[in-house]
Amino acid sequence: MEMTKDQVMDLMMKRMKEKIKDKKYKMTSQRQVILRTFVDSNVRHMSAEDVFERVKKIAPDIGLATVYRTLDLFTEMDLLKKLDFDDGCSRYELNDQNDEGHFHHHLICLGCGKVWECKDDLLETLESILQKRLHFQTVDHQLKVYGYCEECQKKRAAEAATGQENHEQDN
Amino acid sequence: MEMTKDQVMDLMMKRMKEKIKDKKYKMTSQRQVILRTFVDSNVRHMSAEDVFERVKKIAPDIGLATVYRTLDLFTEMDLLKKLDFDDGCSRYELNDQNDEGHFHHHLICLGCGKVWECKDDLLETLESILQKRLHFQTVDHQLKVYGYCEECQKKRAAEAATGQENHEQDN
DNA sequence: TATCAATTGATAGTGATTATTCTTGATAAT
DNA sequence: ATTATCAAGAATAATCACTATCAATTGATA
Repeated sequence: MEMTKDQVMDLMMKRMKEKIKDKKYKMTSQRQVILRTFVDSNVRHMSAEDVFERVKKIAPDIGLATVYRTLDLFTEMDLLKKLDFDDGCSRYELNDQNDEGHFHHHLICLGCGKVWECKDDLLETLESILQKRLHFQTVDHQLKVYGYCEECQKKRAAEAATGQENHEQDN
Repeated sequence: MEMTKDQVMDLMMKRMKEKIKDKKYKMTSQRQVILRTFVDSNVRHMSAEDVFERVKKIAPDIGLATVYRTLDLFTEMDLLKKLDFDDGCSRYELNDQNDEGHFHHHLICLGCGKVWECKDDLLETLESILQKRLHFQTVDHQLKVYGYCEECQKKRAAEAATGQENHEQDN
């Protein structure tokens, strides 16, 4: 880790304040608590409900609607990225962009549901192709790769003989 | 077009029959009508509601739940692919795989909502990298590229001076 | 400190999808 | 031919993530 959480928090707060100055937004305690939740959390991808649960411990009076609204706002502000791992709800991750965030993809294991990240700049090439050939101006992209992690590959190989089940989740 | 719709239908029906033989599924009129709807449609990406509307014209007694069930079943059978363009509902496309389907991506215009497809095999490279470096066994992937189509780029340039709005949809 | 728009919490509503229940229809066994 | 079996269907209630509404509150500026 090259930055402490406090340093990340300071940075994100600064970015929030910039955005707030631009628009007519306000800096509220709820917004700070929600932002801090992302910075402090060791779980990278959180659903609105996940965030709600965590935030309630610090600010018990917060409403779920506020969480949804704030997550939307933060996404619009580029403080968060909204993701979809096909599990029925949106998830959000801190967009602590050194602009490498633009090029990290998600590997979703069909066996255990775990999500990995991988960095890669292959798609930079694709974007320039799209621009040249189709005149499509790329703003962002999202790549999901579905497959099996090493562990689940082994399990599946074993199950081929017997016949078991296994399901987890850790987004 | 290298195949007529009837030829595609024959092919898809054959594939459905194979799958049905494997499992204990039945070949029903509803399922045939729904499959034909995809083959005949000129709209590639349809929601459950879209399909329901179309199918009702041919089989007015069909239930919405049946449509959902059938779309799920067809997805499991690899006759359809389930997609998500972030517009609040799942969409499905005919998986008439010459296995090129595996490598076609979706360009989603943030201006008008239209969706384009583009073929490309760049990600084949990525998949082999994932296998080697992370031992992740890829089954499928989905790439969504967000940006602006040529037309919307022009509109946005024009709006920069004035101040208008514009929204469509054509998935 | 007064003002006022932005924000919030509570809650009702929405809309896509799923579960449930009972019925139907096709095939198999009698 | 008749009945048993069981997947599939229709109808509809239920679910669940998310959004809209609105009165009350708060933060930023004068």
